[in-house]
Amino acid sequence: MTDRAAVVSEVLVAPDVVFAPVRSQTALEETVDRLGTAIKLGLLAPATRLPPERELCARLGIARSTLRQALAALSESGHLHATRGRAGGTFVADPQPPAAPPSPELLEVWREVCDERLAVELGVAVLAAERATPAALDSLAALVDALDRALDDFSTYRQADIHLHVGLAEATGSARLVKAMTEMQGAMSGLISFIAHPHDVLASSNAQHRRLLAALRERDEARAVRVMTEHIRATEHVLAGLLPAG
Amino acid sequence: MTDRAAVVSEVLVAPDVVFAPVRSQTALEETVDRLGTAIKLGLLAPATRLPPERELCARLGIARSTLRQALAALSESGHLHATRGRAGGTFVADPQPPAAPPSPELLEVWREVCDERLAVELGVAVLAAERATPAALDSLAALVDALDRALDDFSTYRQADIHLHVGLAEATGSARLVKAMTEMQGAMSGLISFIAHPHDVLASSNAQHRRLLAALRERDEARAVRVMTEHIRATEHVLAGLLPAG
DNA sequence: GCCATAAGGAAGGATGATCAGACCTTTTCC
DNA sequence: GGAAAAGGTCTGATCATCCTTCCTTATGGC
Repeated sequence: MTDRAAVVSEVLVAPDVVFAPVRSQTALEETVDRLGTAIKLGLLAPATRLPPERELCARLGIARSTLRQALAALSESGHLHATRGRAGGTFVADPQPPAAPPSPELLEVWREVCDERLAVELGVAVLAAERATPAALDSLAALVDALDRALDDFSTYRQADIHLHVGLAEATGSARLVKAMTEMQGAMSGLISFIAHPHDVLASSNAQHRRLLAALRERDEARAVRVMTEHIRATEHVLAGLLPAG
Repeated sequence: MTDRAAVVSEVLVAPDVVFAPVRSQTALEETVDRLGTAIKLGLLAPATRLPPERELCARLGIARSTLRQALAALSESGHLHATRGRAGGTFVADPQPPAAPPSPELLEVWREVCDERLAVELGVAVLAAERATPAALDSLAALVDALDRALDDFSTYRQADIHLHVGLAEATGSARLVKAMTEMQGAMSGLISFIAHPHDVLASSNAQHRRLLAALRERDEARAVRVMTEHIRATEHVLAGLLPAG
């Protein structure tokens, strides 16, 4: 009993985590974040029409006035625009405004974001190897082909890459993992969009995608994990070379 | 361009995730959750004295009145008790009140919680294989020894098991993974505490711990992943056998 | 034995986020 | 030309949270 406590206390910094500041996001902040991330990741494609405000606020479980504040913020930043009248609506801006450079806070924690990414993607890899349907794998393979055709157009590539990774998460059937994946990609894309990605880098990255899908098709978890680890680490190394040391 | 959009839409259910209800937890809820989970997981051991309210509210970044509401709730439920006067304070109750049975909501999503667990633990396994210091591994090994001595006392075993897994997360040096691990363990323990765990099951579980540490010591990521996957799946199978089908 | 001190306990008003709802304005379709 | 469907506006109520001040209780030092 006593020795256990002694042993434990050598390792534990847990109280720091337990007593760390409580970060309660307001509904407004969370909404701006959700919609903004989805738009920036291309999950809501340019020119997409959002549901009418009265419907959307019901879906999000917030008051219309709160939703409108969020929409106003995203219109202000040029990510959305609204038109009035019967055939009006709120649309994802096309083209999108240029991405903002990574914030100092993000640069502070980018290594931890990469760690988190490794976790999410590995979990997805293992579960997709176990559960992905052949149909889902076919769709994802088609996406990999599309990626190959976009090796010279980084913004198209990046968008499809996000779809591929989110698609993998969806193939696991776990909504929580999809959510984790989108949030994590949202955090990452602030970094990834800002570094040079020559043709060769993208080509080798997509070759890893292909190997990953092959492993998934054979339901080979171990290989899927290996390929995914390689894939994530490659990105990490590229980032490490180009960002201020963390 | 167009074909990409077509391919993507076959796979994507993302809008469901994007437009899912925003759960804005209030500061009070989040505080009760944080402290309650830490207590139930034994990260704050029985009879531990919390920091004085005036200090704690500063650390948590909330008003004292809000903190007091949280403490009141946890006192109400028997997890804390407070004494007044100069040598007084707020203490973790000893003994703790009996755990509540798993909620229907938890039973609804327990499989997804297990999926999330797999992700967190795999990420931790890989990163710990890469980064864990020998000293940290020694401490964790001592914990495994302690676990062996607790094979017949489930509540002690469970507590040390949690410490082991959180300790692994800490060994990665990633605060976000520690947070993810504790939150996930919090969600899981509502399930785990409520199923029978005979000596043999615990023994084989702890043997996996031992093999995991061996792999980490050799910095063998692949083996760490394999052992961890096995370990998580074993728990999952035990749960699957004893919980209503999900 | 007294009293400063350190702790929990309690009450007030100020503020801002959020909500619910009614209403206005613009455009389109029949 | 009018109903319908969308965004745009306003108002008042409510609630969570904060800040500040004060009260009560026990302890430890002189």
